Amino acid sequence: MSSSSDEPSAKKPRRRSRIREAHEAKILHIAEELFSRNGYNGTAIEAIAEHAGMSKQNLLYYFSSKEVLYHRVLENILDLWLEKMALLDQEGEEPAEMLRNYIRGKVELSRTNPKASKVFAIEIINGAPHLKDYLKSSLTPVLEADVQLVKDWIAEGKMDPIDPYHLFFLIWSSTQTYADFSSQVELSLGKGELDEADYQTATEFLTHVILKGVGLS
Amino acid sequence: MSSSSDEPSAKKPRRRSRIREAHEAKILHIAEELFSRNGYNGTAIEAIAEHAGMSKQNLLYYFSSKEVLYHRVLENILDLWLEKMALLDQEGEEPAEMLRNYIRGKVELSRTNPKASKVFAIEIINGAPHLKDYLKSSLTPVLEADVQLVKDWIAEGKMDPIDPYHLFFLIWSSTQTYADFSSQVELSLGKGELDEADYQTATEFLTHVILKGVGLS
DNA sequence: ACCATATTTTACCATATGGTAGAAATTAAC
DNA sequence: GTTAATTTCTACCATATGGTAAAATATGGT
Repeated sequence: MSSSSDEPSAKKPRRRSRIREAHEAKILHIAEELFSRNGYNGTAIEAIAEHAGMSKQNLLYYFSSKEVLYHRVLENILDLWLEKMALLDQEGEEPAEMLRNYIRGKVELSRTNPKASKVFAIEIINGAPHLKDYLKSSLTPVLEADVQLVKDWIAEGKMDPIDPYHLFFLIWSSTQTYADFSSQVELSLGKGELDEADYQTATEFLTHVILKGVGLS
Repeated sequence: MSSSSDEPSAKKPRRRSRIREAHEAKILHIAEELFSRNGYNGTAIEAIAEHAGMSKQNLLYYFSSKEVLYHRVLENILDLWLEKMALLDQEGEEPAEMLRNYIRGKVELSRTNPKASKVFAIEIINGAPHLKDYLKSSLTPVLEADVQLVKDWIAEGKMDPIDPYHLFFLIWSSTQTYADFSSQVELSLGKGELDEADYQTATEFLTHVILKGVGLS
């Protein structure tokens, strides 16, 4: 509609800088990796900076403190998480199909973002000290909507009268275990690393057991 | 039968000391608590010592290093874990009943030892750097026996032909979530802390869904 | 080329922390 | 009570780490 300039009043400080964008992205990526391996306290910002190819002081130029950086990492993760969470919102299909997609999405998330999942998990285990407020305000409404949907299904006699909350706890934990506890899973299976077939097997197993378990198959 | 002395050949260095026993126990207990809240790197041995009512140097007299102390905490936890693991060994009852007891035992463990479970979880998430060898040698054989038992049940047509390994991953993750991710569960349920009724509900829910899901009910 | 701004480097600092050495004090067997 | 061992305390230390201050350098628009 208007001209290509979005800020007509900008006179001088109108720089966003590709270099900043790139560096911040790189730092966030490395930070996710290191935080997932060593936790918050076990990760030195100097180590993050080194892996990102810059000095610690330079990193601190982009993220004013370790806390701020960690926060950003957590927020990115939670947003990813909440995206998949909204799957139940899209009504229209059959309950079985929706739950199947939900489970598939969660396993997929574990496969594609294992590091993020681990950072998130450690944060939750430690009582979510940095995340509690954000979690409460963002998770709760989505969960409540999902729970209500399941309750409706139950009321309509479409599935067994199970506790919806615990159903979600079950799905979350069983799907995330392939990211968070991958070392234990790998050790149990006698594998070095899980491959696509393993995730496929996991998805099929979980959908079979959970859907049948709640009377949806 | 014999005299009250168990070591007739002991001449001088025959002290075990109740005080050492008591102090070590106290230290281990506090350490479990703090490690579960702040992780390995986030926990200062000085903090552990303070909570145990002694100086850091005194703690170091009982445990020669932080690593050693952490190791001991982990071993205690893993032993607890493996105990409940052997439930499947006691054959004789019906498959359904055995699995039911197994699940009940795991939930019970989450309820009675949430801190231990958390320390264990963080260690696993971080790739089990301190525990891998011990885990491999102690978990694997028990798990293999359990897996074989399930395979037998499947071969006998007693249950659905599911993947036994993933069944155990499912049970481990879904039961431990009530310890490890308790803060998330509490937040989701809108509760300050889980009570007995919650664990009861969880147990009933999990046994219902999992047993039915694998064709055992 | 010039200049304002963005980026990077150099130089420090205060604090926390795991660990060591050895003296002092306590304990318990004899 | 003496004695040998156990337990605790005093004094340190080396290192790691998050963070600050400010100078130096690069960048991009005009």
